[in-house]
Amino acid sequence: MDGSGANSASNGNVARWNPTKEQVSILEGLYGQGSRTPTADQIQRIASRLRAYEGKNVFYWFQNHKARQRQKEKELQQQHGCLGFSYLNRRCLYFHNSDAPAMAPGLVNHPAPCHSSPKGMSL
Amino acid sequence: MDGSGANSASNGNVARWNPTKEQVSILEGLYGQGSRTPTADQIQRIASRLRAYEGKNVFYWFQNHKARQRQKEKELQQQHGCLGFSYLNRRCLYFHNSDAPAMAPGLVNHPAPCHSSPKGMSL
DNA sequence: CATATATGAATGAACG
DNA sequence: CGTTCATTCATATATG
Repeated sequence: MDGSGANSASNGNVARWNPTKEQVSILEGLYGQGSRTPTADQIQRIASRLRAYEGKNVFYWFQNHKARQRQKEKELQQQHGCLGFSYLNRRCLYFHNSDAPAMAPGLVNHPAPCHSSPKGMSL
Repeated sequence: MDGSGANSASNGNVARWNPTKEQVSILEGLYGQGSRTPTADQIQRIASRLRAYEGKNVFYWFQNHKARQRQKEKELQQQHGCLGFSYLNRRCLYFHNSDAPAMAPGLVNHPAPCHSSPKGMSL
């Protein structure tokens, strides 16, 4: 592969950005320094520093990196012995009813359509 | 994954709706015809026409599609080089701290009266 | 060349 | 409604 960081599709397919080792190092460095969800401004700076095509690439990098970091953490964690229900901050999830009790104790059920209709009809 | 259009988790995981090409075509057609934020009534019709699980799926589709269309617009508008494309706050960013990891608050003053989406579909 | 893994990209779902 | 999260898809890359 080339070290240009440019993307080229040998095919006629969509080209993926292919960051060089050095670029990844920079990105990881910034991530380690606390940049988890850089602002548009920051992304633009980083992108030009990397000479990446669009800030979009940098944005995706951070999104994926963050997501996968959490993912691996989660997998490592596996379980606590005390039912990981701590994620209850998923609020009702249902589209609240005009006068629904809300907060179904039943937890995050499936998108059980407890929705009352937005305009007066049941979806 | 199945291409049935229905969602099934081969696992015990949460299933995502996986619209078929045809369904997407219908949705895009409607979007192109001007449906940007369909009413509950329209969503219901569309949903049954697609045989989607719930109108919720259709609702989300339009929300996402609209949002991402605007994002692309913004991205194209700024291209790389002018700042901001971003899925991030395009809010003022009054202080451009060279290293502010946290997202610019930009006045997140929300009394949070719990106005969630699909309830008052009249967005 | 086949399989496994790493990762850019896309998108359904949901939050604030 | 914009943003953020989670899951998935597709391809590049590593390994044998």
